[in-house]
Amino acid sequence: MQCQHWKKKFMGWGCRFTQPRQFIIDMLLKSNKHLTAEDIYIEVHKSYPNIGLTTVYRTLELLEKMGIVHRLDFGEGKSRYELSDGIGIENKTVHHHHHLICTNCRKIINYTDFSEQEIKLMKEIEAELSKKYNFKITAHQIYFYGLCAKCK
Amino acid sequence: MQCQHWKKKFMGWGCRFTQPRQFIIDMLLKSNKHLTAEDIYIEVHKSYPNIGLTTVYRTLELLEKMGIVHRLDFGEGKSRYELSDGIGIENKTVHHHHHLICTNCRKIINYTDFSEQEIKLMKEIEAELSKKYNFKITAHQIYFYGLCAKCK
DNA sequence: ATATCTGCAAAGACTTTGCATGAGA
DNA sequence: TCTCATGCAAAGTCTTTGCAGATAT
Repeated sequence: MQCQHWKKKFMGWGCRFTQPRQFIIDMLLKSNKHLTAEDIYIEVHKSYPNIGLTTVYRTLELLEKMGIVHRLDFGEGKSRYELSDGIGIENKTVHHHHHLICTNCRKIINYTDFSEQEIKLMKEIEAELSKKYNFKITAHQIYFYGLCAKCK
Repeated sequence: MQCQHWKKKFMGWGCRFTQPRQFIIDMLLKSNKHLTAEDIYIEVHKSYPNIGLTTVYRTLELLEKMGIVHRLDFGEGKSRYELSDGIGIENKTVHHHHHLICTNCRKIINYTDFSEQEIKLMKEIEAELSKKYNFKITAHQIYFYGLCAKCK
């Protein structure tokens, strides 16, 4: 991992690139799943047993402000985190996957197959919104709600 | 309000259309905002002081399963609720509004202006997903993340 | 009559805060 | 050295659960 790259990024925010932060970022890079703070805590704990859950929360908060991670919410009562679009190694950054959530049993299906048309339209919407609301859009999430096969 | 309509709906789910439930639904119909459980509790409390917060939570849970409300999550650490698409009085059902969330200051902008093209495409995607995953889609939410004018 | 619903209190789960210690520049 | 970051413990929120009493059909 290019430590220098991260170090610079953190220093640009007046922050230090410490060991706990390094381990947490490594973890996020390795896993491309939606991780909860506790998932990260448990995983990082294996190689860095001194880590505290508090640090994980504080680091994730910082990383979100820095635009490195995104917080997701599936209505489970806890947040999940993933790297932002464009962050990561090569083509391991599998993003723009969206979600089908069953409103009955809360089952979640990830959905990644976006057509060219869909991607094009989302970009158009983003451009339009950026202009209209003077907002710098860095990511988007789409949630579809309904009933899964079992619950129908 | 057409009580009979709701009564039937509840009975179809083996549930009773009780007073607390009636008040909560009334509240949701009157307000077209994203309400938290506590918002609803405080508001209903004015006309039905015996209401308990627990009942609000339980009712919202039930209404969500019945497909009457949708739970939203803006990463505030609490859920917000709104009536599902198609539920409500006349054109008061303002739905399909989506959200721009500032990842720095957490400011939320509601966004309602969907072009014909956007609506059409979302319908197409829904149809495609319904077929592919055998899912009955009843609603969708889009979240755009980025930096607001101030935080840019 | 009887199964469901309600409200209260308590418990549970996730997240944040305070503070003394420790680590990075 | 001096500021920022960490970990622990405690507190804070939101939400869920248990249970006796109340309510709807």
